[in-house]
Amino acid sequence: MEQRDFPWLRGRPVIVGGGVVLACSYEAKARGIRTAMGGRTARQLCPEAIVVRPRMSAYSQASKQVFEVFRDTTPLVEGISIDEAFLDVGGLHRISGTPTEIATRLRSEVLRRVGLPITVGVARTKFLAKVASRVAKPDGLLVVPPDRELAFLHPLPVQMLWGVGEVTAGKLHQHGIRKVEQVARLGEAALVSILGKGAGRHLHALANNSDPRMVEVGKRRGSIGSQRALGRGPHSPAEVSATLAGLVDRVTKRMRASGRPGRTIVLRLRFADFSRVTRSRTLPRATVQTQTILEVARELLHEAQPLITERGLTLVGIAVSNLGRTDHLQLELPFDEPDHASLDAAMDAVRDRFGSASISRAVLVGKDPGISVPMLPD
DNA sequence: TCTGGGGTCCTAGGACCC
DNA sequence: TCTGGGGTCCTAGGACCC
Repeated sequence: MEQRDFPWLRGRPVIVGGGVVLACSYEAKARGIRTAMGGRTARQLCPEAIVVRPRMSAYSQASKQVFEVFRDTTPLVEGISIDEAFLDVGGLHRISGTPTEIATRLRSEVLRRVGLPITVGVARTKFLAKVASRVAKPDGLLVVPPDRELAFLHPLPVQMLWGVGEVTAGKLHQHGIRKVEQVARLGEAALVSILGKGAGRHLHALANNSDPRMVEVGKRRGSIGSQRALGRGPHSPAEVSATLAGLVDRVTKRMRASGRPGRTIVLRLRFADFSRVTRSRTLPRATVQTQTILEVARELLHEAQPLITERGLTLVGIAVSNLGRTDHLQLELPFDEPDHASLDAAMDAVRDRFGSASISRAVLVGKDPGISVPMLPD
């Protein structure tokens, strides 16, 4: 993005972010600079790197444009981050050509319409496509044909697997496992004993090229949060309190803008020794109200006060999860075991009250005696 | 100037329910 | 001897991702 908008940055090592590297150009990567690296280390590695401030709104604007190109290609788009998505093009053969042709067109369209180079991995499963795109970076296209899947996967180092980070890679290395092929040969039980049940089974399946996950359309985010690093202290209670109020304000604004009230408030703290804790509270009802959420946040902060005094606060964050939606009305029903007849009766009661067009459809809410009613904009 | 800001998913224990 | 079997929700922590 920075090199797109500021031509003099092209071909040069560019770092986005100050204290920490949020992102960097491939010229900077070639010098050993990595995302999440401390700013000082990065400058030592490459003193001539150009450091720029992040422009978050420009990035999300570009993200929207790129996703438009994706959705013009197929409606089956699953976004996984600001700059990545899965596209299911399995049914498009007759209309749009082979996956390779579609991928080639996708790259040229994004470049033409948004001005950004993208990398595409093409494969039969989400996992392989993701790994392929990682291998093909930057500005590349890699197709893994169905009969070449294991040949592609097995020689890769374990760190290339989506879901294997520093800790997991370290554990595997301790057992002399460096290649995916070794993981595949290991057997599920052995892998579970090294990594635990969930991670072990998952990785065993992936290493053996088993990934039945579908492309899921219309996923909604599960939490909305905001955090702020404070730098080494000391920080007065008034300063911390003001920061917290600012964070809650930002989060609740976003909640209202997206129509997502939340029930669980999570306070996130980090200390001078870099240890972290969370404190959370779940409310009986979802809310978007700044005041309500701020009060809970202050209570949680108060509960963590001994830790703050002891370790010194360096980061405070707030997140709200258990999100519902404000464009739905949740109604409690006056009976314990809702059936279709009582649901119909409840919907009729709502129509009587709010007009016959007020409900097109209602669904039972979990096992609770309640219904969730989609509301019209007005 | 050592360590940002936004997320997801999983695990595990405890309370509670039938 | 006096302890089944199935489940949900909440809290806290941890690994991982971009």
